Amino acid sequence: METTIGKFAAAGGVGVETIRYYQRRGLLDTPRGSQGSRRYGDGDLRRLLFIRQAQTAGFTLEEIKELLYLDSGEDRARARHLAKRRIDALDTRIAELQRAREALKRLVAECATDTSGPCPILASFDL
Amino acid sequence: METTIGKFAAAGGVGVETIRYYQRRGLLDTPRGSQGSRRYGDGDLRRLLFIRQAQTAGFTLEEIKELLYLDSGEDRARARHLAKRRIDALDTRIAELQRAREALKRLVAECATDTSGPCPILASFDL
DNA sequence: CTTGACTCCGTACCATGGTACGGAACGTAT
DNA sequence: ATACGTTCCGTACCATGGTACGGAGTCAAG
Repeated sequence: METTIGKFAAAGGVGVETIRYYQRRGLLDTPRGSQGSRRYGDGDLRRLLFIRQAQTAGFTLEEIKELLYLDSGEDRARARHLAKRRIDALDTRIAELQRAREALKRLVAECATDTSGPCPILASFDL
Repeated sequence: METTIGKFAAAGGVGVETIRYYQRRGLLDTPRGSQGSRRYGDGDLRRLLFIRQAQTAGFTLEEIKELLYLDSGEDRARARHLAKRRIDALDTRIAELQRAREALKRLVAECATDTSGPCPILASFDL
């Protein structure tokens, strides 16, 4: 099922401009349809969805570009290395977010009564 | 214990330029020492450390500015509202990161053998 | 009392990840 | 075949969160 850039972008949940931006950045290629019109297929969509997933995982567009390259390459060690590094970064980040969450829970609790007066916002974050 | 901007920045783990940036953004005030030289004390440091914590929690500098304002204000409801919204956002984000982490674990596993050939990078993310 | 380090301040620049604009060509239904 | 909606493409602009630069002033030790 081949489609145009507009439908393609919509399918990926992004704007047309974002597709074109990814093409400029070398993350997606610019399909050269036989005569002028470019068409996008399932492979392109998988690629696009992967880009969004990888962004969620915290990879930068540069790193994602490399991952896309590695996907069809031979350098398994490099791929594993990138993945492991990112897992470590994610572990750190998840722990940070969980700590932040605890601090906010404390804040909500300490600030819960409807009694007026300031909430101890800064204090809630003193860990 | 009052100190200069340089030591203050170092104590907060940021650069001098960052302090000045926060001052421009209205997150920190620019202490007017009696004659020229500005000095920073413990209150400033607590504020600075709070800013960094709140950034970790995913608040934007604009939101942090509001939190700092609320800390000494009366609007408990608003403070709770901001905190709860952020907790929800954190829950979502933490879940996303955990999913991403699983995908990366799968990738490392599927790409583990030293046998050459491409890693199924995109496939590992197909959830 | 000079030298070197640090501060102050405005302004400019940077990276990341887009978003917007505007004109020309295309393609599809009427 | 003509009008409307897309597409194509370059270029410009945006938000966020800083980072750098350059000149003038200040402070403290030698």
